[in-house]
Amino acid sequence: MESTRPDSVRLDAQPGHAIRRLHQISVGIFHQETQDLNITPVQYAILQTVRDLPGCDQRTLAGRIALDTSTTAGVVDRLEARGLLARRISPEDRRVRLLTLTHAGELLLAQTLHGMERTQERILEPLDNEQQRQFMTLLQLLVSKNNDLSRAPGDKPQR
Amino acid sequence: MESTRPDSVRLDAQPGHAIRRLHQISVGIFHQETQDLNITPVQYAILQTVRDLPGCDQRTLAGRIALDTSTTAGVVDRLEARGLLARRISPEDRRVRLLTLTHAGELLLAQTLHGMERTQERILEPLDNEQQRQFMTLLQLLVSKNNDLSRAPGDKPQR
DNA sequence: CCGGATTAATCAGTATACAGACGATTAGTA
DNA sequence: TACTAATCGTCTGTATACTGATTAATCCGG
Repeated sequence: MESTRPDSVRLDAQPGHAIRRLHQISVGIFHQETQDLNITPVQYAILQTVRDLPGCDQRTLAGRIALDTSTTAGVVDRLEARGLLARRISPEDRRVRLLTLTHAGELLLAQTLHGMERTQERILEPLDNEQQRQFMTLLQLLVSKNNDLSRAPGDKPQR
Repeated sequence: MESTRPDSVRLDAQPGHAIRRLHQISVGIFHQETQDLNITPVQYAILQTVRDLPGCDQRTLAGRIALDTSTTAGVVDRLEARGLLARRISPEDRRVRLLTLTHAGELLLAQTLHGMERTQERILEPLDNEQQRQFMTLLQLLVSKNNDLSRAPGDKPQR
């Protein structure tokens, strides 16, 4: 009357653990594909989003990529320090910081693009085409339906 | 002759971004389900693994959960400080630290189990049964085939 | 126009997560 | 046995990632 539960829990079989692992893998591939550029996936996401929304404030940016504002501020700090991104105070509301890419930022983003695309291909490479389609459908379903359960939920997708 | 690429890249459609989001969601749910226990998914994974492999050294542990040894040392530090886990020097090899759960550790692990299981259910809840099965199959396939691409690869699964 | 609520950003604190360097120890070899 | 190589753990430094508190600025009701 001691073990009412299995002695061993297979971590691999648990969604949470497998998801953490796939995230590690995805980051690992990204770094392989962009070695010399000294950039991270989140930094890429921020550069890309600021490019899409020039003059965007940090809160909107954070919502787009589903990061809390503290983390966003930190990443933006580093990008600004590297001269990839400009942060200026809004003339209309002095609480707000408006973000735009610098020329160097545009350049780095363009250089990153190929590695980023290769990353996405390589993540899914073990699957055949039909499986890739299935996986992405289910993955996006999980993310969109569970969005509000993450601690830093993202905005509704624009459309 | 300016835009040879689309002006806007849909982050949501990229595997890497969606995976990062699902990881956030999974961690968020875990915290909801284990609020009062003050534990994290990685801490749970370590407690569970040490329970399965009593007297395990840190390197083996790190390999099992696919963490680098630095991070593992940090997490083990915190668990030891909370009295959940004991770390003693191996009499046979003084480089090695042998890990075992304390009684408090066993207790906390048992208390965590239900929330952990609820977490796994809730992550997949948006999918129907067949979709859940499909998703887990594809997810595990991606993790196992891509294992060596992560920066801290895991051991081969025991069997 | 004044005072409280709200909001944008930051700060402090904690916890992963990794690379690279290092010290201690053991193992292997000449 | 002395020397070298390999191994385990730790340490430093950097980058997410979050909570909760705080500061500064704006908004709004009276």
